[in-house]
Amino acid sequence: MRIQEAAERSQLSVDTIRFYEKAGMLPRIPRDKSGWRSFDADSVDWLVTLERLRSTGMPLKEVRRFAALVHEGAAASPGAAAERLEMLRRHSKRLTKRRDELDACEAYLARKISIYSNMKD
Amino acid sequence: MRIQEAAERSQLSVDTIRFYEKAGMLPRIPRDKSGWRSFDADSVDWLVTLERLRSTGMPLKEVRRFAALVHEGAAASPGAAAERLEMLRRHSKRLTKRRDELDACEAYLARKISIYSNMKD
DNA sequence: TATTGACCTGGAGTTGCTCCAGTTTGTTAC
DNA sequence: GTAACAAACTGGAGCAACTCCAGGTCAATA
Repeated sequence: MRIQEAAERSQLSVDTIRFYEKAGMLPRIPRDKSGWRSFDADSVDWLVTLERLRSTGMPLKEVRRFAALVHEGAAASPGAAAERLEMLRRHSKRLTKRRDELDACEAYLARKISIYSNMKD
Repeated sequence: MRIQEAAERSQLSVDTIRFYEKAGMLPRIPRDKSGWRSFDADSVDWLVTLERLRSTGMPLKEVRRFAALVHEGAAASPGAAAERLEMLRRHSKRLTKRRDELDACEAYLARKISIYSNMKD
């Protein structure tokens, strides 16, 4: 499939996908005879993964490292699997922090919304 | 109190606080005789609010508008209270979206972590 | 009074996109 | 077959939201 469809399926923008490719976060994306990127199911799955990691705050640098570990083969370097696991665990902690921020803000909003709602007199 | 203490209490950085002031997101912060910013309990409360809104993704532009509504007096413009309420509701929806992203990522991480954990053979 | 540290300002640098101009290629309509 | 329009390409500028730095003032301590 072409870039637009990949964008729709991954919830990323076309520009973002091209940017990620330039930034070395994608596996090699082949081109068709006229030079257009051609995405298969696997590369779209990877885009979905990227969207998840990024939208929850994993820094690009880290995503890039993770991509390298995933795509340049686990076999390539010993300890790659361990590092990948550690990165996932680290990100998991970030999620916890984000959830706390969400909870704090939600409590704040609920309080304020109820105050302001009762203020419309 | 001085800027560093305000930073510690609000979880913002000193630089970010100065940036927010320049960006018109703070109420007027008075200076002491030697030109240093002097924060009171109220301004720290506001910094805490800013930290909550920003860390959960309210855009600066919107925060600035919210700050204006809160600090330039509700009495100033009629409908200010209504607008404030609407902004809080809009942000509340953003929180829902963010929570969904968090959930999706958490599921992904849990799956991968369990796979990779069982892979250390 | 000399040093150390917190503060100041203005401005440059960074991250992570997003948009734009100019060009080529695919598709549909005549 | 060609005109017109959409979708793709590249390189680079622009933008949001910080973050860092240089160069200088002020103050607490020894």
